[in-house]
Amino acid sequence: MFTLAEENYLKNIYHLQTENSEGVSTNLIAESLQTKPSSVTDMVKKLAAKKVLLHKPYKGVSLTEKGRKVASNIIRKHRLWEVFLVEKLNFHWDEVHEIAEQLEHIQSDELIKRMDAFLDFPDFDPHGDPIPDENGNIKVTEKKLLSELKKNQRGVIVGVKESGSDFLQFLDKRKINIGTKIKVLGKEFFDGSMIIQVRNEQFFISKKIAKNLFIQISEHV
Amino acid sequence: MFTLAEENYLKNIYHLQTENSEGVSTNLIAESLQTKPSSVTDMVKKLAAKKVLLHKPYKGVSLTEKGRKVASNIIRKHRLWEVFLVEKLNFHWDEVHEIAEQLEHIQSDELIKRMDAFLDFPDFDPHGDPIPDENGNIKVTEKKLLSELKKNQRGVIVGVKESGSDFLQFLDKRKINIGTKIKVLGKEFFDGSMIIQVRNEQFFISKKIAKNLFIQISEHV
DNA sequence: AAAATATTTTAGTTTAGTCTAAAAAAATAA
DNA sequence: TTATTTTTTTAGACTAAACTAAAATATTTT
Repeated sequence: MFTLAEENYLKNIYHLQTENSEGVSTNLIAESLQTKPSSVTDMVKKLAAKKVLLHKPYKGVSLTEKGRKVASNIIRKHRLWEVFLVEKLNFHWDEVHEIAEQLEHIQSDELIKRMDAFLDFPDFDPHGDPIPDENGNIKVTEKKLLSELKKNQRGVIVGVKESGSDFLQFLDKRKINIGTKIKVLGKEFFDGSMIIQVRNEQFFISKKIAKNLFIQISEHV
Repeated sequence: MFTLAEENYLKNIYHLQTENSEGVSTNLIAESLQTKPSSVTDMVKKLAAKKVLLHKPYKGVSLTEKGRKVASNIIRKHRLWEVFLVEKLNFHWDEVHEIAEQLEHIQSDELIKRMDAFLDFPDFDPHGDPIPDENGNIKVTEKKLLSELKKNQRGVIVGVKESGSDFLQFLDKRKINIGTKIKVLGKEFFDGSMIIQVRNEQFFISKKIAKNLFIQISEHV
């Protein structure tokens, strides 16, 4: 149905679309896929012909309903595989992306159905990102960036914004994971840094880190 | 390192080599890969340049040590994935080939190492075929075709020769699996058919079927 | 050993996906 | 509104992997 390259374009455009709201530009796609704008133009033509996206020249592209379905299914597979790698094969959450990047292209609806059941129908991947269902729907959670929390607010870490390897290792060194409970003990105005409580330890968190952690706020303060 | 097409060539040549002993001809490869001899010529040149096989023009090809390693590793991955699909995801043994055909190309030594451990280091796949180790070595078993057995000999089914879907389903309908114990009750000379005992049932087995089942003979007759 | 047949290779195309360099179109600045 | 800059597209070329048709080389048969 779709080639490897086509699938990667669709997946990337899907991500760019949720991040950028407006039409996704040729240059943006090129940057995201580490390729050249001229290559993007060609592929966009092909995908438009396949009715998975609309292309308003010089105005950017947007996925059609069909395109969204295809893209979300690839993301579904990617995230289910990540759960498998971490939960069943004991991979570290910062090691799974590259492998899932390959596994997401395996074509077998039955495989994914069974994998989903095998993993007990997870809603989120190891980084806290939602796993779309067969129709592309995702469970939305009320989540804020740690940087938006005020002093004395409590919450649970539910995700990371950018799951780069060094960032994940930084968290790991401090035994901070998805599900870890935190409390904001203090916040500095001039640099946005924070002191947070994790279990019975206190950590200094820079603004950059605080902007990369998603928190579900606990109401009982 | 190797493209998808290259991997498929190497895997097929490996299989053809074990089946045919002498050098593998261009036409044979073409037939096995469902392609044209001229395409094979091109690819063989490429693979010879990569030092994974030797090509004596008009005399056929043979894998080098390096080529054998690469090929056996793909087969290793294919068979480990088949075990996973059957043992963990409860696929039927006649449903797994196509999916494993895709999964065998996933590149990650660590993934295979962990999968091997997760599956408890299996030596054989669901069809009874041996799983090569990291160095390409396989556990050989003393096995004969059912058709070679004599009256009153007993044994255990350890493999199937051709694992076509209809054949596997034929076995399944009679609850005949790898590990099933059998005894030859009678053998007809004129058509090679047999009557075999399986548990407390008796089955009529045609010559064609008997030539497709590998048996490990039990010494205690 | 020559003729016939089978096998393999060469030569030239095709498609998917990429690239560079240049042209065209749009957006922004003067 | 004209000029400059940015963005996008076109044109032409490249590689991998396949194909068809024809040529070359082996093998077999007579």
